Amino acid sequence: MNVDQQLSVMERGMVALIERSELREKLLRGTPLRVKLGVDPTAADLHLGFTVVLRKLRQFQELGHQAVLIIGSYTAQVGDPSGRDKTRPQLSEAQVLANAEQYLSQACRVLDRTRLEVRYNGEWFSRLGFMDVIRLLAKTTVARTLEREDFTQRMQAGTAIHLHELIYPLMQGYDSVMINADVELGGNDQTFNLMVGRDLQRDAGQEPQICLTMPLLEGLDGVRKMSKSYGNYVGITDAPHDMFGKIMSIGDGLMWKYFELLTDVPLEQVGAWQAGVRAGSAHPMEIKKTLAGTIVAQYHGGDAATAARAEFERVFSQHALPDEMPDYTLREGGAELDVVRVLIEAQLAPSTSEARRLIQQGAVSIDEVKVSALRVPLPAAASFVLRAGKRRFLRVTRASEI
RNA sequence: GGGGAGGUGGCAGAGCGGGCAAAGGCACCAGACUGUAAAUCUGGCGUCUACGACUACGGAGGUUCGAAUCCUCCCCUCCCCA
Repeated sequence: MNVDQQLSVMERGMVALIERSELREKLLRGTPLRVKLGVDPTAADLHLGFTVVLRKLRQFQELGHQAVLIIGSYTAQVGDPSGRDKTRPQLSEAQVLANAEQYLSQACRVLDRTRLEVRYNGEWFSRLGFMDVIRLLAKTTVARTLEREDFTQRMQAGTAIHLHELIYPLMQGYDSVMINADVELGGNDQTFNLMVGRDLQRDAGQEPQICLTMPLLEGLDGVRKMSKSYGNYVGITDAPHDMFGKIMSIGDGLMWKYFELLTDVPLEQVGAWQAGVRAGSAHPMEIKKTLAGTIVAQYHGGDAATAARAEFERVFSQHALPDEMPDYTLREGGAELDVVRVLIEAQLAPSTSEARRLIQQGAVSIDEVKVSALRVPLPAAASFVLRAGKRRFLRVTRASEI
């Protein structure tokens, strides 16, 4: 691919590229670029929001560049303040290392592991002495550190900002120096941190890195960014039908962005669909199914995607039962079925109170017949389907019948 | 170091001696409606061996028949001054 074609791949979905002209120059040299992405393994499970930037890194790999994934074994213990309205909890090194392993294996569902350089930043941070840290701190000023929006907001809101949070950007920038990055990728909220890398590299006599930022993906609620703590995420290890269903639950307006950031569907095609929906000639739900199917196929393969789609149509469009559901074996017999107990043991309800509520609200049914009491006569069938709400199903079998 | 204001349910935030498992809101769950969703309406929303009991309003003590509410100490946060 020539330089302009490469640039157009790189620019898909991005928010900002600093500086485009510098990137062009680097590309013209023809040598592979060192493209850095830093991640803090604060949690072990990845979600689609994070794949936005991972996918971008993958694109660089496919263009022949060297991807460098920095595992923030030290920075995770500090906690990135970017976009936060309060201090992050500090993780222990053991937690971080445990998370890192799982994180890496999940990230490699997107990245090409064989062409990936993985570095833990403890490699260099563990060797710094206190004086080295002081020298690093001397490279910036209080005013510059505090000018960021997230800190400003916290100052105004009167929430605490701890000193260690202030040095986070310097640490991230230092990573760039250590690996001699040509390009660093990050979420839009990372802009400040990425820019610090440029300064530190310049100071160290290196060519400043190019900063390429990607949008933060809105979660299923369509409002807040996708995040585990908001519960509006799609995990990349989610089961195919879950993944499909979750994606189907996003608002129609959001799906275009999902197409752009989470799939390789050509933007011309996406634009055509969008126009079709606006004109009334295309059905938004059909297109959303395509989106969901495409994403599921990336993580689980085409067959699983087809099955997930069929399942979705069965359960939601035709209100039928799903193909597969968890099994539960009824231990004791007797004339009555303790519905509450079963709901809890099968984790269809988190507490006795919740189970009772579900029953009282008419959300629970046995073989599609509403359950109206906490205990009901045991169905005659050897196996029956217990349902709680729209999407929680359970196949109950009697132990004696097995 | 001095002075002031605070810490309440997932979040934001009322309450300031009994009627408080704690208003109203957001989020969430369920039902209705629908193309999934959204929107809207209705109900729910600590736990349990369930018309009663237990746990809970930063932590530990105390006053009181009774404390989220009063007192003491401790921890934490914010603001002003130095």
